[in-house]
Amino acid sequence: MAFENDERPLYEIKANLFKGLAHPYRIRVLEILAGVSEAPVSDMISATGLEASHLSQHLSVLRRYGLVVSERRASVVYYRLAFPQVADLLQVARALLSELLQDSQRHQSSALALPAISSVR
Amino acid sequence: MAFENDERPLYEIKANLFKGLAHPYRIRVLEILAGVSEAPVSDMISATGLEASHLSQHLSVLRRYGLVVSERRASVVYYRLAFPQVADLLQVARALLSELLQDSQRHQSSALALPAISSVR
DNA sequence: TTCTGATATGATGACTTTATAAAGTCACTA
DNA sequence: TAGTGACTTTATAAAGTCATCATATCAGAA
Repeated sequence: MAFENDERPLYEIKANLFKGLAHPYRIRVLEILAGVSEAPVSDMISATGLEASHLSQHLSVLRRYGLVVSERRASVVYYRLAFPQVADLLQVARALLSELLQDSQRHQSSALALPAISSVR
Repeated sequence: MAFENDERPLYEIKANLFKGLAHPYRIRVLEILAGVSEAPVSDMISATGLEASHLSQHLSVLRRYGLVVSERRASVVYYRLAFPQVADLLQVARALLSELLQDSQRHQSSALALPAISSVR
């Protein structure tokens, strides 16, 4: 009753998907891409304010997890969401968050949904 | 055009939500809880095969991020999802994953959705 | 070919998360 | 009140993630 061998790796894969989403800049990038058909890296640099190499690393994480795809046309690289469902996921997360936040206000335990009071900058 | 001060912390909060989901055991726990109204820790220990203290740490992460709530009745502690939307999120993730996996099979780039080939145990 | 702009990759230090073991708390019973 | 079962917290080493800087690649201009 404890292990279903077939199921176990799936938890890992699922957790990895969320790992891909577990950084503010990556969320930012995905939300930018959710609103357009595609975007060149240069646009994302100016939209996020990130240094090119830093952004590039996050983009490579997103590529590795299969959340975005890129295409080079001339010297410009364009990115877009690999699947429209990625946008769905962000939207469901948004809905959940607004619940979470409302709830935390109601209960004035305003630290909810934050990583632990001490680690919020 | 680069920063919207009001929006920025939201990316952080959203990323934190995904961080809470970014571990196989926590996904496992949430899926267990998604299927019942509540579950005692002892059930989750046997369902996951985890050592009590290890499970407890993951439960505390989930509590900290506001994804689950616990209640002690006599000497048993019961957990349940803090919001039904948590189950929605998992379900959307599942749908996205099945797309991702199908797609990666079609393109025989079977490493998709995995953390980077080298870090898969 | 060499230069340049646009990205990507690699290396490194700072920091955070995870897994394991040991100690602690809480509620109940003998 | 001592003991026990059910958890939780603390401590710590190992592994992983992030930000920064230097270097590399790629495509078009000179």
